[in-house]
Amino acid sequence: MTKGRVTVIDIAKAAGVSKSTVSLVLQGSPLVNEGTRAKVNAAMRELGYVYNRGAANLRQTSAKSKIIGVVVNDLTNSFFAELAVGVDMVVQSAGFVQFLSNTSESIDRQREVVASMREHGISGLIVSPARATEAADFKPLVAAGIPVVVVVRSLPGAKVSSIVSDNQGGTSAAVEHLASLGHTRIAFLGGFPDTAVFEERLAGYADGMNAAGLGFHEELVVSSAPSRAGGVDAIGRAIAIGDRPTAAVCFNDAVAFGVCDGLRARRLEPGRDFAVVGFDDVIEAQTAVPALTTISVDPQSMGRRAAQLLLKQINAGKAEPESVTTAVRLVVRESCGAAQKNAGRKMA
Amino acid sequence: MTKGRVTVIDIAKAAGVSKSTVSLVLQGSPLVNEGTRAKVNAAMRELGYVYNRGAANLRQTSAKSKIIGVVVNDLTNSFFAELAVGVDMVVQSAGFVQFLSNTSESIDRQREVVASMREHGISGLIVSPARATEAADFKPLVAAGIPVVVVVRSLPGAKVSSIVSDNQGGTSAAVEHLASLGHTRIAFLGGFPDTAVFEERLAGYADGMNAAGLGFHEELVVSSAPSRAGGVDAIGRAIAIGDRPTAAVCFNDAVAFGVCDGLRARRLEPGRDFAVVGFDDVIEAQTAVPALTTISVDPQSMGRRAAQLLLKQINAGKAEPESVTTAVRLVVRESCGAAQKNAGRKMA
DNA sequence: CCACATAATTGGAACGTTCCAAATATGTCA
DNA sequence: TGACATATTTGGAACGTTCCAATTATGTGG
Repeated sequence: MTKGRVTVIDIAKAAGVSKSTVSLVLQGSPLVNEGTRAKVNAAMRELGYVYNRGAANLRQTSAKSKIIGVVVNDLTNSFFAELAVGVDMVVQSAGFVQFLSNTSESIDRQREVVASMREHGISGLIVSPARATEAADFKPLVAAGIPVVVVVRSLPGAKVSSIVSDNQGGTSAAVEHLASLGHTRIAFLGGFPDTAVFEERLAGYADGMNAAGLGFHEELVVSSAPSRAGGVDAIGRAIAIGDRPTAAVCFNDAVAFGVCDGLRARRLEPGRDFAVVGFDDVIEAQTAVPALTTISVDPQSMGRRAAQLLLKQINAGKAEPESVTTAVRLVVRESCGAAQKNAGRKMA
Repeated sequence: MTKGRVTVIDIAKAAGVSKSTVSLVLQGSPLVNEGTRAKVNAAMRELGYVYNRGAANLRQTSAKSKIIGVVVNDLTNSFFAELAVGVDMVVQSAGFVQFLSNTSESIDRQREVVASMREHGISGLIVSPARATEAADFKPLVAAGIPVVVVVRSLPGAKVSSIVSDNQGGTSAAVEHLASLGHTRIAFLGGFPDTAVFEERLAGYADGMNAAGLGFHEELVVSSAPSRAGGVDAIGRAIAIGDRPTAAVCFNDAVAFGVCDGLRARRLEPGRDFAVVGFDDVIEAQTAVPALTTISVDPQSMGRRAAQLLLKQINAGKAEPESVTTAVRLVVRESCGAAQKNAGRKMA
């Protein structure tokens, strides 16, 4: 019975037509008679036919596989899960399917999954590069005519499209907000210093401090892992310094949550005794207690934009690398203290 | 320059050997002379060769693509992201790569992505089925000899392997714990009643209530969406009933967090004024305030086990469907009130 | 130097699909 | 009816790989 798989030829035989006709049906060609089409479709259902995309791609040089690859560096961070969901939304309505892979920040793993995706003939790639990724790493892909869109982390020097959020503008706005609430000792907490994102956010922080006339003070920036645990660590070190800060803008929301944990462990209530601002606006930010004031980047819409850009390039056949930075906005909630009954007064 | 892609034949020409020899090199055959192998490899690097897996799979009927598919129903839930990470760990060390897709609980989307994965010749599938999935839905897969492992949600009647956590035992233990703290009015909050998981967890709750001599009371179970918002909703309705409950076991951690939010909105402190127990032990459970007492299922290790089972079946060629339920354990933290200085006394 | 084993290489013939040019059926008009 | 347009169908010939059987090079013992 089930000897070998069922091919177009089997279908053709069963439906009493030629394999060419079956192929036409497969592609939904208008050339084929309705009656014939029905017969063929019936035969396919009957025999349990499965399309062999490999064989098809083999023939048509322009290997359009209708799959787009997404590679992220940390799937446990819900920011990236959200991003993938955003990508999926637009990719799906364009009739593509998304294959997602995780690199866990390993450059070797990244090479493996990208190679594997390429072997399977993806028609485009959206990637949030692992830490040590080099600009030349995606060269072969684009040389082969496969559009690549880099998200979240920029890859200076690479000739690929990229979508990053306005990191500098974001932290700058956060500082401005805290300064307007009367804070003068504002720290920058968390993040690994060797990343482009860190540099940008720190630069925005410095801009904001200077613009507010507070100046940039080295001792107020405390780096750490960009995680909740890292945040606990960072606030611990920040609070130990002589002229203790009264507010902090954090590298991201995960760090901000850690900072809140660390504050409470020291009997300080975030939002009342110490102002904290995050970055990303992850989904938990609005329901946390206190609700987190943060820079909203909306990973879903970022994913959508990335997907749109990628699809545009896929359809255009060959597209210029283009580089967009998505706007961010400050979402004021409770953790900065501004939402207190009597807003605007100085805290701590 | 880049006219068409570079094939084994191009490599053969460049290295001065036949395509057959190149093929042997590709497969790491011991038959080929070391010098020749080196020449061929050099030519491949030189010309930027990419292996065409499609063509290869076409020839070898036993389409072993070295990719395994993972399909989840809600990527925004970090439980599933963690699960995928667990799968990736073992899959990776076995030399496979994982392609992950999200269905967002849509049965149609699930059909699409599974079909697409099948067309690309995955060698195995791990799936957390969307809500309306029927037992027969994966029949064709297994008929084609592709191992399938169902996780999280069981699919009664399907002839596939499955790994689910001991839902019934979990909620039963939770109730027992709450009863031992002196609670008598214990509610069951959240979850959609039309799922197998809900039934199992509710059954465990009922078991626990009966075992504690408290009996099962219809009005104490309040269903809702299995999300944070659903939890807020559920606690609102639970607290409105006449003989108000003093504790609750929740459908999952997301619901439990929502319940905490809802309690606080009513000036009740979770862990002090009301005991709450979650289910899943998501990563945020231990760092939340108060830390969540919950049933730990450890999605990562569940993912690892699923992957191990799948790999076993792939290697065995054909394996019997096997059904394992993973043990769960109660993790006592703060939200149940037991961690108070004077533990064991009755609350509220 | 022959017979023979062993090592290394090689030319087709598949695999399941799509494309092309060509063939056949069907309809229309004078 | 013949000539022609239009609708539908159809055999090959690719695509890039692997496998098989067969070939050639290399070594060994007598």
